[in-house]
Amino acid sequence: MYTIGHVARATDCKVQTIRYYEQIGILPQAPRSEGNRRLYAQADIDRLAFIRHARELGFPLDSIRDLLSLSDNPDQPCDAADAIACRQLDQANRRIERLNALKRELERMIKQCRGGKISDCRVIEVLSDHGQCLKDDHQMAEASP
Amino acid sequence: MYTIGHVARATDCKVQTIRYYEQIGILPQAPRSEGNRRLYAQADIDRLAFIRHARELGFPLDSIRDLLSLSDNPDQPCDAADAIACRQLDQANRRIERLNALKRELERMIKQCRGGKISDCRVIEVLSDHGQCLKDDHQMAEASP
DNA sequence: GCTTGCTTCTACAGCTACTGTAGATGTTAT
DNA sequence: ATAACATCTACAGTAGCTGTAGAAGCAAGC
Ligand SMILES: [Zn+2]
Ligand SMILES: [Zn+2]
Ligand SMILES: [Zn+2]
Ligand SMILES: [Zn+2]
Repeated sequence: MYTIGHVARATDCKVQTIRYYEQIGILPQAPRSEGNRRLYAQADIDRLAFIRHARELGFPLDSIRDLLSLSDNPDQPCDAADAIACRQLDQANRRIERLNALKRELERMIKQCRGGKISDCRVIEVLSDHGQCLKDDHQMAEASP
Repeated sequence: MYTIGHVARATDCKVQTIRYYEQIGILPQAPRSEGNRRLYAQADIDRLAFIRHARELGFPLDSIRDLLSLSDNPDQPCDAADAIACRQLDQANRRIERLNALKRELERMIKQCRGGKISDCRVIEVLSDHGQCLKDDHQMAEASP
């Protein structure tokens, strides 16, 4: 059995984050030692590594919760898991699209600015007026991870 | 003078968001009517449009605060504004890089999965083991907007 | 004058996924 | 025994809003 600190080092995850995952029910309630410390087995480390890896790939905790409950039933068909991954890929693609649009606008405004006074600054000017942006670029909507 | 609802419609911004911006000091305290309603002038609408547009381009409110105080001093040199925009562009580029790495991994795991049972699912398998990812891809770090 | 319905007011809770902190214990090493 | 460190609980804070409750203002129709 391992201490929470050991698990944290093994998975490169903060101690508080482990407790948080337990609190929201994505990790099971760890059994306690005599002195009330949480005790972990290798399976818990594996589960946490899974969570952290999925987080690195941008999966939200809700999706990870679903993926974990799927992987707890290894005989089920894997369509649901694949669908979650596809959803994640879609999101990544949408975010990349949006970020590329933002990047284009930012590059444009920076390139056009010849330096000088704020009153002549293209950056300030374009930010004041979306009409000066490329058409159909950056029409808002979420972005994130 | 305009009501908060009018300003909200004019800038496609929720009423609460306007009050929030006032609260954090990025919009000035609006003068009030006899009945305690906030009253806005055209300059406030312009300032809010600037804020919303900068938000759409991914600038955090702290940067926007700086940009606004720069644009209030039109005779200053514009280096500082350009630097903020460059910083924003850098961030966008880093996020795009990272998202492309995630996208590659997601595509790989989805493509490799031939369907079937969870126990054979490549998605679950790869999520369980970062060793099966491409080297030097998705080495964590922040992402967001 | 009165009711209906809309807007606005304040104040606060909630969202995501953690992270940091305080103050109290438990454990280990010297 | 004492110091140093790990862990415990509980709560606040991060970014940028968004939603809600309950009270009050305001305009139109009757
Ligand atoms: Zn400039
Ligand atoms: Zn624009
Ligand atoms: Zn599969
Ligand atoms: Zn990986």
